[in-house]
Amino acid sequence: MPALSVPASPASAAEPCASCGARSYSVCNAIEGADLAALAAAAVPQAVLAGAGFMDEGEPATHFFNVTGGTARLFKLLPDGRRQVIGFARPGHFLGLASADAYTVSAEAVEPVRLCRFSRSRMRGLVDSFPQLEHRLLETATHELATAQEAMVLLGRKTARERVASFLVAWASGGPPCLPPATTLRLPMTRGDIADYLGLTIETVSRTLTRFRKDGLIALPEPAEVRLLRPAALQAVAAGED
Amino acid sequence: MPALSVPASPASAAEPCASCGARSYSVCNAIEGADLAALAAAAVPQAVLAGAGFMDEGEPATHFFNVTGGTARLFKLLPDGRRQVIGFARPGHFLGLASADAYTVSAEAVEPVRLCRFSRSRMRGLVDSFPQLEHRLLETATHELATAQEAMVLLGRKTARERVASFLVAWASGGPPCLPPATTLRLPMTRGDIADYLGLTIETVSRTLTRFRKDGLIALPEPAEVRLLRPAALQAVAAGED
DNA sequence: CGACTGATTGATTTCATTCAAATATAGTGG
DNA sequence: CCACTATATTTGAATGAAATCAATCAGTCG
Repeated sequence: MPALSVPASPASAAEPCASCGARSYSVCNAIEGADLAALAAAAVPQAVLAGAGFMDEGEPATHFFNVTGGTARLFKLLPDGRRQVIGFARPGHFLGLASADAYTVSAEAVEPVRLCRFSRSRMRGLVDSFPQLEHRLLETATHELATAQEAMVLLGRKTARERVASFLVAWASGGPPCLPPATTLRLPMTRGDIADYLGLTIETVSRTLTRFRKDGLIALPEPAEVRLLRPAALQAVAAGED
Repeated sequence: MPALSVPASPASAAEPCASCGARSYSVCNAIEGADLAALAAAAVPQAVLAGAGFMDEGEPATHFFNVTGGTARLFKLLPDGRRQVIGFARPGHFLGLASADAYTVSAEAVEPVRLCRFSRSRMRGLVDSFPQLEHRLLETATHELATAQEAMVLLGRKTARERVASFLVAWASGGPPCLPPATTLRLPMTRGDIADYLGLTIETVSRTLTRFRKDGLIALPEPAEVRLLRPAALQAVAAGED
């Protein structure tokens, strides 16, 4: 039995997954009860240091990942170094769905990240044993697709103001699902990450946040903390109304 | 038996699908041989006039569609009418994967379109009977996701020149798969459609094409026809090199 | 043949970028 | 604890790439 880097529990083999806080809103919720042991047997817990990468665009897609703690950035690079951040992955986010056999995006930890790693072959075994898992994967891919299409609207047609507002609103609602949007947000990523996500520059992101603060839409007690003072107004800006 | 709007053939019930030119590179290729009859029974052929819409963002997702002829544009609108074209669907393209129960994009025929329509319930039946179909759907969704992520790089980080070059190169390679990219392209969509796909204006698209023509990269015998004179150079511009 | 639509070309403007500098904020070792 | 360094953020001024405004040209269709 391989030594895992998580504290071994005296309970059953299903324990790591059964007690996983991220499971309820991840693809792992396709598997329940006694079958959790099979899931736990395939999952390899892994810690990623802040700033470290764990998935490389273009490399053979050997593993799937499920984020269980922290925040990661997904991104693609152009040959000259220009970067587009595709999204931010928080607990519950499933990574590694790949078109061909190579990853289509890279991933790095924005802050210390905990994740569960599944080898492709192990995953194939799980999918064979639990067909509902493939259904969940399809749901996940479809949801990601809808998110990417929304991002296309943002990048192609929204103003800087609308983009930053959209980001704040989405980040507020993007925590554990089916919960009311938060009004106090922690932004673990840098202004540069946000800029590369919104197709803007660091300076424009900073200026736009300052403007929102002066307009009374948000408070910025510190750079990494945002309080939404008028969420509805921000939502309206995000949607491109008025 | 319902009267179909396609000429009835004296052959088997599988005939409509068996002889479908788009099947080999669509999700329908998950079903073969004798089982094609089941596929054909679920597929309702439909003709869409140029300019007509057949899928509405936000409306209940009652059907899936498979394009068998012509070209459609997929798009999303902002409240004030700004439009982002998400992509163009050609024969073989599968449409209607929806996150919740509502379509996430709208679709209109750019030129007369032929498609096969599947009700959600019929599709569910097919997926139950042919599990490999769900696998194909996952492949399709994953491929679409990779395409959308590539589009995010284009919209967020590429210059107008790089965007137009990317579009031409992608359109050239985007026909039937596993075929060499075409060098003579027909562009059935308007400059406005291209602009809304690339996050630019009509004028910028037009100017950029003119510039490519003057630089000897393309020929434009007529507005809707492009000949790629130096595909490799165009590819380099698209990738953002030099 | 006008009227309409789509595409191209030109002149001007603008929003976001780039260039530049100041101001936090955190970390490190003396 | 306090310099000292390194990094992130904010703010300001100047520039520029694409948008907007405007006009012309080309093809289509009652």
